[in-house]
Amino acid sequence: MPELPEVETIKNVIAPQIIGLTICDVRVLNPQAVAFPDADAFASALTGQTVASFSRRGKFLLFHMVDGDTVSLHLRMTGCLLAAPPDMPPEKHTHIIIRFENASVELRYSDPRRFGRFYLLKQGNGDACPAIGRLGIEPFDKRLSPAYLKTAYGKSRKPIKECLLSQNAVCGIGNIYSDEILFAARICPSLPANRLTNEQWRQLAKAIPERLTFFIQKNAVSAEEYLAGKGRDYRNTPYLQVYAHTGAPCPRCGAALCKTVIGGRSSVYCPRCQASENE
DNA sequence: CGGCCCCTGACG
DNA sequence: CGTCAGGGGCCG
Repeated sequence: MPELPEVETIKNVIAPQIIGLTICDVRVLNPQAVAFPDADAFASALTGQTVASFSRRGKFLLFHMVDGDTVSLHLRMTGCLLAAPPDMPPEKHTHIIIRFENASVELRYSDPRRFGRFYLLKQGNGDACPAIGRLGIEPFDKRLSPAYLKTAYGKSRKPIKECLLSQNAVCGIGNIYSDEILFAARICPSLPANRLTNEQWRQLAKAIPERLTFFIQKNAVSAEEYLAGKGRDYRNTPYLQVYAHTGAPCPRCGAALCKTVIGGRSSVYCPRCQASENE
């Protein structure tokens, strides 16, 4: 489900409800949901720990414990984290329930496709989740510049969209927002990265933080709304300009939006505004 | 690198 | 019934 703006939304909703609480029970209903260590060790290591803070790194949501341990969660396609009253019926496909002392809510992780994973990173052992170590800079990092992007991607013949989806230079961008970013920057998603002009690198460096910031703001919901939507309906789709709008008129020029497949992912773009000048 | 895998559910 | 879905890892 979530890309960076959604993970940010989830963090913002969950954090104020959970910070300061002490875990009294961790129920792992599906051991597959815990990548490291095994489910039993995960549960026993967390029991008794107090949640200090939350953060986000790329599409990972991080729970920081007072003792220095960190729980890392990647929701992949359909993962869902919900702070729910214990008497509310659990979601179908609930894999993990975390209960807290004297709390009005419990944390539930549900995930129909079971792609999402929890990791427990003991103090000083970040290697348990190597994917985090491979992440590039955050999209809001001051180092993100046209020159940074050109250096990172500019020698590749891969379509620029594939570069944006790889998490190794800039992290957090997924299939929806890569299309939105490339539309804003007026760059054809299939354009090989080594053929972008300096002006296009400049547009891209501008569009990445601008679009993600925009969608974080548009996706913001209250805890009540988030709970009512079962932790799933939190993307404000009316603000998407191209994704899921195949065939609709381009919001900028009116041409019919096209759909194609790039790197195995469906991709929507405007054939006029995002024309590949090299074809 | 491309292709396949992990999974369930929605939709045509 | 087949196809597709917001993600990423792994294999040859």
